Amino acid sequence: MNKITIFVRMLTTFTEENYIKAIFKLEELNHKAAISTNDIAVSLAMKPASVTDMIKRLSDKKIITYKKYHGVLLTKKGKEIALDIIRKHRLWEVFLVKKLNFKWDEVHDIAEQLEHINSKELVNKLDDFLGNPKFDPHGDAIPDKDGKMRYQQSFSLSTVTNKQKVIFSGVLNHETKFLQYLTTLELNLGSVIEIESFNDYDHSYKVKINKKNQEFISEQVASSILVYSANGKS
Amino acid sequence: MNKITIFVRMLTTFTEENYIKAIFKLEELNHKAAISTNDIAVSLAMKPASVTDMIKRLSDKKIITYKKYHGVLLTKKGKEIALDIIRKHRLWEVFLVKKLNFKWDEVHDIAEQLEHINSKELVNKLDDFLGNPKFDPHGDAIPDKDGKMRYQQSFSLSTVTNKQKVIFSGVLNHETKFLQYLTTLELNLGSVIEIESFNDYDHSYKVKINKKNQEFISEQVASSILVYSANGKS
DNA sequence: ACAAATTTTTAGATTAGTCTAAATAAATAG
DNA sequence: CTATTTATTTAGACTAATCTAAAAATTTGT
Repeated sequence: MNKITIFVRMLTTFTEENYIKAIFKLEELNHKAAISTNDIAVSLAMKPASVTDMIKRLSDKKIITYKKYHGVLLTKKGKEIALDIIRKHRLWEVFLVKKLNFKWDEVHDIAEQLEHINSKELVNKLDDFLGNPKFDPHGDAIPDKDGKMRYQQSFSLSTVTNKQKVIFSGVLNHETKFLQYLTTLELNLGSVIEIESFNDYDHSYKVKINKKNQEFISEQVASSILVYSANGKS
Repeated sequence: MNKITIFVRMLTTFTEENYIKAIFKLEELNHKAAISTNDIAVSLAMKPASVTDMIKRLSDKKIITYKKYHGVLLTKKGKEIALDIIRKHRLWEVFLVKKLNFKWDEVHDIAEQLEHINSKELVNKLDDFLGNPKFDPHGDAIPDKDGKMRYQQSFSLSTVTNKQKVIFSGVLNHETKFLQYLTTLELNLGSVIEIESFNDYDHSYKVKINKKNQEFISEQVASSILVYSANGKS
């Protein structure tokens, strides 16, 4: 009797996917430049030696290009995998907030697990169930099936120094504490921030939020708040 | 400077959970008797030597009791873990079928992944979101937060030999092919099966399903169909 | 009740993913 | 431009989870 072996190649392990996502995020910050072993190690709380090991494996699988001592970059295939993971992460976050009533500061760790669930049909049906959202609860764009993301026409609040109305559209810091702080300011995606004065000395703001409450926003906080102009054509 | 080490003990790995679930299911069939290494190996498509290794580890963790050469049994702790995994599996199946419109024969593999997602709040919120269902799409009872399951007052169709009406309430075989076959018979949970005749020779049935279509059901199929009496008090 | 068959365990090996310590390459600062 | 510092890689070791082959224990059939 013949023995038939079927090779079901698990494209990427849970661990590999975490590396791929980390590299993708570093590339987003690091515009064009190759990503160093150390940066990856820091971002994943891992030792550089372990990272070297893993990037060799990812390089063998054609997920990154790697030149010894000169860092790595994702290949086309690597970027596709990264965008797929990010798509899943952000769709699950929408599910958790919109359907299960989690708060926006509670969903990251759970989505971090859910993003590794492997099923094309599941992701696409989830996407439809949620009404094909374009942004997640933190204002981050959700890639579509083909990895395309809607371009966000937004900028950091800290770049605005004149009196004007802006719309809160996202954050650059996803830490629980920061998100909770914004919640105490009654800042939600879409909230109107009216800049009443800008303090030239410490770069802080006096603002009115949602036409109601007057608040103080420090430069540190402003730098992590993304907004777009309230008059302009979005 | 003092170094503080926090022990975040991952209670059970993905792999351990699969063993625990397999042992639980074997115990359900095997009423009381200890589960053999070989049975576990067969059920997980693993070699007995690997199973021996793992049951030593599970025994060290007080998840099973193990006596060399005499099989294993889940401890209280082990049963709790198993029921928690089964709760998650069945709730996710309800989600997939009721909310995402998957068919009942398509959900097993996806739920097999989702059952390992670790978050008490997630499971409980999902449970509420689904309206605290008591049965999954295959008629299996869903354990509640405390591991309690509603007792199903059902029996195999193959134990019925007289003309009577019964209600289809579950399956003993969860294979895709079998579920798809039932679908072609237009058999859904709650369907009325009216036994018109029982063939004493091959133990097959002539039945009317949902008062509409007349069908033939073999002994083999009947043995995997669970029903309850249509007259009796549920 | 004992020999043969079956089941289970042990021993030793492998792979993925991690670590520490040592070696090597690259970057930097006089 | 060379010495020092920093970053990276290599070497060797460990754990979890698996395997095969061999040894040991249990069960079974007459």
